[in-house]
Amino acid sequence: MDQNPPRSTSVTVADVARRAGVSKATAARVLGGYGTVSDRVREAVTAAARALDYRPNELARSMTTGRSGTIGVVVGDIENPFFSLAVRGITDVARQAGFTVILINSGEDVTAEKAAIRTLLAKRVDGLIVSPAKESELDHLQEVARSGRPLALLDRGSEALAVDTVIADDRNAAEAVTRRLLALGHRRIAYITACDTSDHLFRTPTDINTGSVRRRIEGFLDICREAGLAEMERWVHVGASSPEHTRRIATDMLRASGRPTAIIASDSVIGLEVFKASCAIGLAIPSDLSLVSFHDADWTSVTSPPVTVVRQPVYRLGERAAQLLVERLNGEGMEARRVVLQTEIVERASVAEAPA
Amino acid sequence: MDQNPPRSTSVTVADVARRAGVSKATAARVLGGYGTVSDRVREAVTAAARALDYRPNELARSMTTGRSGTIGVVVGDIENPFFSLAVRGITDVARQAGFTVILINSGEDVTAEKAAIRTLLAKRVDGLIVSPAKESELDHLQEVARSGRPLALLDRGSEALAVDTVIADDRNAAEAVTRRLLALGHRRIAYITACDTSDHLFRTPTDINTGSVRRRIEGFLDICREAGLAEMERWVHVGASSPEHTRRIATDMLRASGRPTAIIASDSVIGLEVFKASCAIGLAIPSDLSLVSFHDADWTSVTSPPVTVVRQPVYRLGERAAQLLVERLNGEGMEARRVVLQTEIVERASVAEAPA
DNA sequence: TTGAAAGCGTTACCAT
DNA sequence: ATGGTAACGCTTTCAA
Repeated sequence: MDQNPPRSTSVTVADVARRAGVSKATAARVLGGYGTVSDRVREAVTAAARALDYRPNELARSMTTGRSGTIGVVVGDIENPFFSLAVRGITDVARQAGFTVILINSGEDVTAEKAAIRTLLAKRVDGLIVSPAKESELDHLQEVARSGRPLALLDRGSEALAVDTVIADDRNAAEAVTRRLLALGHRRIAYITACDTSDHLFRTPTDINTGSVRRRIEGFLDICREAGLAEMERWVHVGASSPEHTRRIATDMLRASGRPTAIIASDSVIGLEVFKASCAIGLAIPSDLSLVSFHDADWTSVTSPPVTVVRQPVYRLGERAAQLLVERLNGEGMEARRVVLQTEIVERASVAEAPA
Repeated sequence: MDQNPPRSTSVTVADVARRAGVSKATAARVLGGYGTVSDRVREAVTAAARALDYRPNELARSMTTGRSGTIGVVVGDIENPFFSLAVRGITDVARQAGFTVILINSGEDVTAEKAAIRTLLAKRVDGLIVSPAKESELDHLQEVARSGRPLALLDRGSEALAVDTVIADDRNAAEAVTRRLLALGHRRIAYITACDTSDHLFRTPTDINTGSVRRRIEGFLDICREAGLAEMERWVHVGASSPEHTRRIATDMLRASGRPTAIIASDSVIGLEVFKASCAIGLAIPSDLSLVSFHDADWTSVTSPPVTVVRQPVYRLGERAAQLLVERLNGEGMEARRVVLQTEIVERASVAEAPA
């Protein structure tokens, strides 16, 4: 009763068919689960397949069907808790819908993003979810549209692009945060983002190509303007693209004589560094410095003091994007949908009145 | 000079060949970058390809070459910072080596893991990196081996499986931590892990199927035994598989009369919940309770007090696993390698002498 | 250097 | 219900 050792070259429908004594087409029908076959034949084929340890070749299947059962996902950095949570949302929905996910990090670099999309398209993914690094460059995104494959944008949209988009209500969140800070008497309020400009200086929101962040900064500046504060542009700091950069920026800023009395961090990674920097310098939160961070990262509730955050429905952001994509993959062509998920300010203890 | 709108059906080498006035084979040679062609022909084909906006079909290419340029990755939960960091290490190496990554979450569930591997194999990934949920069940892993595709194990190995493996020095880390705690007079030391058993009770390390965790618990118990502490088994708690479960376990434990004076958390997610629970109960760290957590998550340095952790080279874990895999993908068959990365205890302020 | 034709493993269409 | 055969888009002999 010795089994033949499985051959190195994989067994195909033809092999199974031969062993079962039926035609390739028939074997394919039962193996692929389509068409109609008699019970007797079905059993024979199934048995043969098991005996031979048959493994379907999805590649070949995709070749003929035109569907790969795969969706491509391009995010800035999977290491960032924001994206890893969003990706979890995506993969959960994808798996349930029978799709598998190819993940590529862009490192927030447009060139890498383009390459990623090219790769994904070449691999014939059925659809893509992208969190575009820059809104300004979207040739490659239009390329996707032209390829006929559905695309969904995550966290960052573009008015110019008629594709399904899921973003958070960033502008409102920033406005609310700014109002709150203003009401507490803060006038020197800094905004720190990982986005960068060519000369690492901020002048106007149009310098910021990352949609979600631009909207926040616009909200921040608008509310300041409404309150009669001019030239708040000089309080927005760009280029906090790594913990080291952030530390440097925060430290310099907090050591300056006219240091801010409040800081808004554009994501939790930045928020964490600001927190550290202020501790290191010996500034007390919130008496010396108020801190608000975007993204309700798990640690924010456990510091002393716990930090006030803008809670974004990150998992649902990914989940929703995947849902839109899957619907479009299954269903008919409909209008591009733009869903905006609500944010919420979680007041904790890192915000207080501005020091006198 | 009007361009024809790109056709919905994709353009193939045949189309390009026709337009360039050469044979399919020749066009394929320049498009695929193999064989030899005259400069004149090369230009013609390139021009035609550009004009037609030709996109290679990687699927078809894979069909004939047998290589998909893809590696499959199966991890417990991408949302866990441990895995998201490891995955970053993997994707970085993979991309640089020209591979793209298909990511699947197993949710630490063996059934899901099996399905994932089946899917990956069907998609003809060139190799796999798996962080096996259980060491006890490895039929599906051997299946991979039999399929002829290289496999690398991440963070969790199996003596029984002769495949490339990258793990951290978990046992030593646990031993060192335990010794330290013992030296400080702790006798009631709890270990909390997400791993679970059928009856949610711990009896012996063999109950624990996750290799890395089992090794830690073995180290913990051994050192305790050496110190003359018997039956420390009752201090290891399993089933902290979600923040809610962890909170429940930690709270119950800390409210009991004979509560532990020290807790070892098996990962940073658990560590965080324990930290929260002890705060909520009003226990002071480290005077009432010492806390050590595995994984040097970013937040651990910023709490009050900052928490002592076992620093694992998580990024390098992923990086190394990917390197081993890629080497095997390119090179010849060599012996299975087992690399063990050193850990390091980062002493902060969450550990102190046991309360009297 | 170039071309013709044979695969790769499926599915899909058309007979039977 | 089943079988024969042509796609799918590419690479790879093998000749010329």
